[in-house]
Amino acid sequence: MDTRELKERLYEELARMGKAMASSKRLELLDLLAQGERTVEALATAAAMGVTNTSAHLQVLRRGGLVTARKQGTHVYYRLPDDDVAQFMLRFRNLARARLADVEQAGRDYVGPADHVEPVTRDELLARLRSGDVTVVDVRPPEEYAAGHIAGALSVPIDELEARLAELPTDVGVVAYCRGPFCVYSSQAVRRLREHGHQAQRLQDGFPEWRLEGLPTGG
Amino acid sequence: MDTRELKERLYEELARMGKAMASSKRLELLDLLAQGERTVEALATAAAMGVTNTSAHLQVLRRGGLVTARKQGTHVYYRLPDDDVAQFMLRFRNLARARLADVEQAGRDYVGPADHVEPVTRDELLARLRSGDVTVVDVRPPEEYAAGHIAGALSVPIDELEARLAELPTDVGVVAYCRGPFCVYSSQAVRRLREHGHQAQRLQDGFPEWRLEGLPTGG
DNA sequence: ACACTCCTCCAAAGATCGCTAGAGTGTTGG
DNA sequence: CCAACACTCTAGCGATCTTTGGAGGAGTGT
Repeated sequence: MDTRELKERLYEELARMGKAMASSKRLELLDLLAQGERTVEALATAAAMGVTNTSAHLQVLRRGGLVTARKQGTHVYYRLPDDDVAQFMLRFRNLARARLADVEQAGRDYVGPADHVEPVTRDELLARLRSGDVTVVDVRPPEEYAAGHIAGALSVPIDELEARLAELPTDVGVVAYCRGPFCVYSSQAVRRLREHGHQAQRLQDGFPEWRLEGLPTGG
Repeated sequence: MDTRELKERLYEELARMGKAMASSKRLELLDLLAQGERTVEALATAAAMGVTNTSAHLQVLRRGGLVTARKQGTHVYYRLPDDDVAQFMLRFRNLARARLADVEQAGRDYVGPADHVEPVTRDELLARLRSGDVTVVDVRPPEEYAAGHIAGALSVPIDELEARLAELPTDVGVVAYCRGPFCVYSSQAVRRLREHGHQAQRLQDGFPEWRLEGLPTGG
């Protein structure tokens, strides 16, 4: 076999992983999977796409090495294979934010107006958790909380927030977190909490970043 | 504008960077650019593709934020924008090697049979460079050597190796390096050097990895 | 001004991808 | 064994991407 052919073959194989990241739908699925494993149907619902189509995209991701599947009963659970992949996807997103102004802009447009207050850094939240000087709320859907959450966090899905305001203190600061910097939940939560007189702040980034930094988790 | 639409828009923007990495040709161009900046024509020649097509691929890379261009006279020089991108591309390749067995296999098929001897690690080479106990040869094309090389390395392009064997010692070990783990030059060089009685070894990975670790360079 | 070089833009053909619907596979539970 | 369910596979259409050739613009040297 020709040298040029072998080289082409090598880059073709590498491109399998690149192609896996080359679709908005697949990136959305990866973001969901960064929160924990999920079935095809759950992913399809969460990403507002057909099951057949979702399955096809997941095959592309699987052939690209970015997800693995586990079959249990009639369900197939997909997930990120290991932390290297999870970390890589975070770096990908951060690089895109840094290099492409339109990404940053689209993120702001989607998440909504920036808070007047700065988000809490992970280190700061960790310190406040240790001193008991904070209430942390996980505003993601319950399945994602169940798959893993910040140690000591309370699960208050964004849908239930208004109904459960009484559970949250008004004298101690509340910090809300969700999936990551491009997730609307924690921003919405902070806005609503403030409207009801709580001292609310948003956590910098989301749960995957917390976990991958080796900070304490539960679940 | 609808929330769902804004989210779709965000992921569409992110996918621009993904799409940039979704083609074997573009990955090959990125590998070349990791060695230093180059004109469109030089890239086209090196990657064995037409100038028009190369230009089109470079536009995709530029819109994806993975390259920038600089115009000088009639030439346009493309390059990786910063070390974050260079580092990211290394991580991409390493992840692909780790997760996709076919990548690793295609790499072996292309580079040729593994040496009987282990490659030299960067730390080991650094130590031997400091003690003067080694001759380092850069077997990449001269332009790439000129754009940056390991401090103290000798430029001996692979094409000229046989003719310039006399310049290389037989009593001191010779370490050859090139573009990276999927580059054939250093493997070929080691094979030929050994046939002529030199104590030759290959450096682990290539110049970009050396530079990005902050090790001493010249150029 | 002129020819020349390098590169990008445009247009068209061919290949690939994305999505949908319907059939098929495998598992669970009655 | 059958029905129900979750998922994958196949086929087909339209949309997008890749590649090529040719025209056009920008810069250089005579």
